[in-house]
Amino acid sequence: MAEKKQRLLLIDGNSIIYKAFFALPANRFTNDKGIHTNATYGFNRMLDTMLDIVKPTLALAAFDAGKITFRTKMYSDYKGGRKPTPDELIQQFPYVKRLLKARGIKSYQLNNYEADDIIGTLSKRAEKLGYETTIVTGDRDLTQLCSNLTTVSLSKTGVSSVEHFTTEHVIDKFGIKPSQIVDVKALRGDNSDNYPGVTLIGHKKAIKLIQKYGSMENVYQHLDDFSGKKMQQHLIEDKDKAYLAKKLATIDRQSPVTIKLSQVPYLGDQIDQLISFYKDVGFHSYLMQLNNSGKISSPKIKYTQLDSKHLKLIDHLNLDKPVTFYLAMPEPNYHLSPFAGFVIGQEDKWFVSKDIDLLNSNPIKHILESNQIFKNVFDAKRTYVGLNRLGIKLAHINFDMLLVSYLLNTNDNSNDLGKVAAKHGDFNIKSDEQVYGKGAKRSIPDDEILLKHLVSKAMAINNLQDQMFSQLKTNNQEKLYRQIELPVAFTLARMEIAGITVDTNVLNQMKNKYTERLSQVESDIYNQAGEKFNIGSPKQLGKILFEKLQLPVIKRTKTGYSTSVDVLEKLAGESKIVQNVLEYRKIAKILSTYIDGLLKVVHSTDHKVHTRYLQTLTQTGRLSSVDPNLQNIPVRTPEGKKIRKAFIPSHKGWEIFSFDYSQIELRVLAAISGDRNMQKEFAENDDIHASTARRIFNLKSNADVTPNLRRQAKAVNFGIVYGISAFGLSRNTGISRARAKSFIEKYFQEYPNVKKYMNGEVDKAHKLGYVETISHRRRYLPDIHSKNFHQRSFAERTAMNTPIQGSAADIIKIAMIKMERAIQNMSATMLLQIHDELIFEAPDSEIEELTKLVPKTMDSAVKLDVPLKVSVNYGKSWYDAK
DNA sequence: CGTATCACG
DNA sequence: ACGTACGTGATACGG
Repeated sequence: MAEKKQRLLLIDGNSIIYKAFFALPANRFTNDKGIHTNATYGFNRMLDTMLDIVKPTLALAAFDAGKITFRTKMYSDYKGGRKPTPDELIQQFPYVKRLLKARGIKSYQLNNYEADDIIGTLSKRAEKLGYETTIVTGDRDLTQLCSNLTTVSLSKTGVSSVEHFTTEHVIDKFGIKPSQIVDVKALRGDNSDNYPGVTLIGHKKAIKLIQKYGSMENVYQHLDDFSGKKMQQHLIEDKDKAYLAKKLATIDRQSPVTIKLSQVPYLGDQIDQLISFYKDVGFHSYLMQLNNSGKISSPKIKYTQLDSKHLKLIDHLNLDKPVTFYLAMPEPNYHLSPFAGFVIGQEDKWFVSKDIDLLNSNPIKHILESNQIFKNVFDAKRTYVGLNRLGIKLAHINFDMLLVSYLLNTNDNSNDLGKVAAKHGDFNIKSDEQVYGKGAKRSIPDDEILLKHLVSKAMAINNLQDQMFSQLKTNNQEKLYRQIELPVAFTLARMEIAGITVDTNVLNQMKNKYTERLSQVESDIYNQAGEKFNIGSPKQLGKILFEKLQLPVIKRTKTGYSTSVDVLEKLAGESKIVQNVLEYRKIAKILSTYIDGLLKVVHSTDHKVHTRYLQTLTQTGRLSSVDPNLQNIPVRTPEGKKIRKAFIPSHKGWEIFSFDYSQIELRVLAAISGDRNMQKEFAENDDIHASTARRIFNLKSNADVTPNLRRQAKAVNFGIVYGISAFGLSRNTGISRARAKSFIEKYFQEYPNVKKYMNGEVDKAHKLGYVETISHRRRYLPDIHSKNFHQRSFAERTAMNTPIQGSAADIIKIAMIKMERAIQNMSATMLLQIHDELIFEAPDSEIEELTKLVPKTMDSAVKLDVPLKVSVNYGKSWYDAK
C-alpha cells in the first residue's frame, strides 16, 4: 500500500507576527490585563486560513534565535539601523508560542540562524521525500524556495489573505525563476536588511540584467558588453559587494537543523489548552467559534416544551426565588416585531414555547405581573414593551443582564445576549446572528434549534446573575442599578409606549412647499454651474466648485475636497452658487431626514411616533433615540424649526410642555469641582457667561460685558466642559491659538478649582483606568496610557468631560423617575427626553399645576452645592412650546 | 458598507 | 513637533 501523502506547513514566525502587528490597530486589541493582543489575534487568523487551505499532516513554526547569526559575522551591518521592536510586540511572542502549542504546532529556533534558514533546510529535506510543502511568510525573499513541490504563501496587508507563489507564479510576476531572486538581490542589495548591491542598479535594472544573463556571475563574465558605460565601472568597483549580497540573500538550505520531519506532526487543536489560552488573552469570538464548532461538549440543555394542557407544570418552580424569563422578538424594533417564543424557568427547570398566547394564561401571567415574585431578564425595557402589547404588565425585576453588563463596562454595549454572556465568561450561547442569519438570509430556524437557543439564553441569565451582581457591588454600583437605571427603564418604556402625536397634514404641506423651493434652488445652481450634476454628491459638487469654477480649496477630506458648511460659509461671500448650495443642503436635509423620514415611521393606527431609547449604548450614560431619533429634531434655523409644528398633543384642549435644565453641565462642573467662584455666581443667579466674560476680560462689572465678549466667554465655557485645549478653542471660535491659550490661563486663574478638577480626573484615569459620575457610573479609558499623542489626548479630554456629561445624565434620569411618581394622579404624560429637557403633554386644566410641579421635581432631583434651574414653556405644538 | 454631511444636546 | 473640541443618529453617495 502506498504511504499516505505528507503535507508540510512551515510558518515564518517572526515575519507573520510582525505583519500581524502592523496590520491590526494595537489599541483595539487589549485584554483585561492591558496586554496588547493584536499580533496574536492576527497570527491566529493566519493559522485558520492556512490550516484550512493546506490541511497539513506536518507543521512547524520557525523563529529567529537572536540578533547574532552567521550573516552578521559575514557583514556586521546586516539588518542594522532597524528600529527596536516595540514593547507591545515583544510582549506577544510568548503568547504566540503558547497559541501554536495549543493548536498542535511545534515552534523551533536555531542559534546562529534565521527562521528563513530553518524553513529552507526543512523544505529541502521534505522535497527529497516527495512531500508537498507550503511556506507562509510576509517576506518576498522566501519565494526563492518555490519549486514544483514547494509553494510560498505570502501574507498581504490584511492578515488572513495570502498570495500563493508557485514557480510559474514567480516567473509570471517577477519575470525570473525562483532561484534567480538571489541574483537580483546580489545586484541591487536590500535596503531593509541594510546591505548594498551595485551602485545605481535598482530593482528594474537588476531584473533586466538577470533576465539577459541568467545569473549575477554571468553578468561579470560579460563585463565587455558594458564598455564605455558608467555601469561597467560600477560593476567592477562593487564586485565584492555583489558577491557578498548574494551570500547574504541566499537562504541556507543545509543548516544544522536538529529537529526531524518525523518529529513535527500536526496534532490539531488541543482543546483544553486552547480554551484556557483564549480565556487568558480574552479571545471571546474564538471561544464562541470553538464552542459552535461542536468541539467542546456544551452543557446539556434540558427543557420541557409547554402547551396549554400542561401549564400546571409551572407550579414546580420555586417562586420564593427569582424566575428567569425571556421573550424572543427577532426584529430590533420591539414595538412592531413579531414574537418568536418565550422561556420561563429557573435553575434546572425550563419551560419553552412558541405559543405566545400561553403568556396570558395563569400561572405565567400571574408570575410576570406579581409584585412578590422576582424576575430575571435580558433587557427589561424591551421585555416590558413586548409584554405590554400582549396586555401583560411586567413587574418586579431583580436582574437585568443587559443593563448590569452595561453598567459594569460601557464599552461592552452589545445588545446580543450571546455576546454579552461571552464577555462574562459563558461561551455556550450562540449569537442571534448565528441562529437567525443576517441580511436577506434572516429567518426563524427549525423548532428544535430555536427552542434550544432560547433556553440556552435563559440559562445564561440564570447562571451569570450572582457573578455579575457581585461585580456590581465591588464597583459600588448597586444604587446606580437599583435606584436609577432599572426604574428609569420602566419610565422610558412607558414614554415609548405613550408616543407623541404627529400631524401628518403639517408635514405634507411643508413637503409641497419645500419641494418647490428645492427645485427652484436646484435649477439656479445648474444655471450658475452651466451644467446639471448631482448636488448631493460631494464628489461632483467638489469638481464643479473647485475645478470648473476655480474657487479656493480651503479644506480637504481623505477622499477629495471638503464641501462642509464651514468651508462653504467661507466661500459664500464671493459666490452666489455657494449660497445656493448651502440653501439646497438645508432644505434637502429637512425634506429627506425630517419630513419623509418622519412620515415613514408614523403609526397609521394612532398617528404617533414611538421612538426607542437606547439605554445601554452611550459611553457617558446619556440615552440615545432611534427609529425615529427624536433627540435631533431641528430648532436652530427657522425653516427647520417649523418641523416642530407637526408634534402636537394627543387630545383636543391639551398642550405640549417643555422643561429645560439651564446650563446643567456647567452647574455640575461647579458642584463637582467645588469651585467657590463659579458656585457663587450660580447661587446669585448671575448670567454665567457674562460673569465668565467679566473675569477673563478683567471688567469691573457684568454690565460692562458686550454681546461679543459674552459670546467669546460662552465658547470658553463650552470648551471647558469638553476638556479644553487651546487648539480646539481657537479652531472652534476662529480666535488665534495664542489668544485662546491666554483665555484658558486666565479662566483657570479665576476658577482655580476647575483646573484642579481637570487635573484630578486625568490623574484618576491614569491610576484607576476609569473615571466616574456622581452616581458611580463608570467609563474605562484604556487609551489614557497610549503612546500615541492623539489617542492619549482624546482619552484625557474624555476623562474631563465624562463625569460632567454623565452626571448630568444621572440627574435627569433621577428626575424622570421622580417625575413619573409625582404626576401619577394627573392626566399629564411624560413623552420625551432630550438630554437636558423633558417634554410632556397635559390638558389645559393642568397647566398651572404642571408648570409648578415639574420644575420643583427637576431642580430637587439631587442635592448639589449649586442650585439647578429649570425653564418652562408650553403651547399648542412643540414649536409653540418655546 | 464606509465616508461625508448635518441635525440635536 | 505633534494637531482634536464632548456625546449621538439618519441620509445619500459610490465603490
